[in-house]
Amino acid sequence: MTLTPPPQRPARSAGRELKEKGLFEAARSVFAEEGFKGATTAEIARRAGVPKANLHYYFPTKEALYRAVTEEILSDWLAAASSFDENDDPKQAISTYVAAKMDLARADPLGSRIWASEILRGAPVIKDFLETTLAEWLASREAIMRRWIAAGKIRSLEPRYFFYMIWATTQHYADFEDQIKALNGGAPLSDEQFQKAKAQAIDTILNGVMP
Amino acid sequence: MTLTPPPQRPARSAGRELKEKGLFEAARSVFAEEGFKGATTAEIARRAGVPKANLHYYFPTKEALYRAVTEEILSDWLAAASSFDENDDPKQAISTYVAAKMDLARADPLGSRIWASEILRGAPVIKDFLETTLAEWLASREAIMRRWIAAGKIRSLEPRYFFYMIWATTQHYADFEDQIKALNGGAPLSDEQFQKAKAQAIDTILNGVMP
DNA sequence: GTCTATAATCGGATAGAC
DNA sequence: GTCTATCCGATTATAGAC
Repeated sequence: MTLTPPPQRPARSAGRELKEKGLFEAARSVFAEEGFKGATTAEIARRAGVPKANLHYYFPTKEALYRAVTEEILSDWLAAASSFDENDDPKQAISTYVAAKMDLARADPLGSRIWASEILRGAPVIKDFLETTLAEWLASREAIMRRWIAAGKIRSLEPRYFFYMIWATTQHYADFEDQIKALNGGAPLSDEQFQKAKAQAIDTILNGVMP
Repeated sequence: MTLTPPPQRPARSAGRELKEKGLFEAARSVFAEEGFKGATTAEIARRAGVPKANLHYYFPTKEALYRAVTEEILSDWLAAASSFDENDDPKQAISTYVAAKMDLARADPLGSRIWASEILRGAPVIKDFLETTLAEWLASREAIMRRWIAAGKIRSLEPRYFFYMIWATTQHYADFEDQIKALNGGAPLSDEQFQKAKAQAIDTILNGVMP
């Protein structure tokens, strides 16, 4: 009598993983474009190439699917946020963090857009995260920045508005990608253009706060 | 035989103006929260305090109402954009423009959110504006900034990424207002807090680009 | 596990009485 | 001009055959 399931028949088959992943990715793209309310399960199923009823087998409701998508986004955000920790030199810490946020916007624009759309509708699903985890993250980083200000390492400023500028600037490249595209002759930023934008974001922000 | 309608019976009565305005404002709030597709005419009519069918009397379709809302937003954007014209001193021009954009975000957060939501869904309605009017505005301001760079008045940079930073930072205070609220103990920024944020945005951006 | 068929509800728009 | 009643397509979710 063993508590572990027989290995020849895993609880979650490879096929199930695959279908879930397909629905998950399709859901990300539809939620990013249309928001939670505007997204339809029919469109998600269509993009995933499965019948509509199949979706409800893997995810009981549209909201359950949305919550699954959301949780991954918050997790990715925290991973990028941790880059503000690794050292105590402001120039290094800020450069690394802005770079990480730019890279995340480039690597996962859909995640950034779903976040934006969730905030626009009043953040019903992630409000708790904002008020607890994010607020704590911000408070601790504000403390670090206040020490830098006291030590004369950076200009005197209100740390939270500084972080808002970083979030806004970096996420803009994901959230407003279609606008940027329209202003770039219809083409998305090339890798070269993006690297230039990233370097300039780091430079301008650093120059903005270094004494 | 006159071509002008009799003045005692204006083509658009005061009552009509009033109802249209109510529906228009209600539509702004619903479109800002839910996006075009997520918004429902029933909810718009409910907030305006009129029966649903009444909405269709004043605006033939949901899309017509959305387009009316959108046009006003583009017009307001252009008004704020004109503040980059009034002089040739970079410090003054940039300060004035950032201040104007911050004030617009504070005065009309719904407009900013509707714009953001429109971009998120691929900008079907304002794409033409982005590719023509906005692209021309950007090109002409890039030319001004390149002259400043050549004259050594500001640091060397790619002007368009600089404007993206300004747009992102200022619009963030409207588009992410609910996130900012969650990080501010649940309360929106007070006027004092907002003035501080505005001053800091101007300072950091100026320091970021002045040589 | 999968899919067709369908229930139940919602949403945009209209008809037509007032 | 205004509003009740309603049409009809779309949408979420489920039932039940396979």
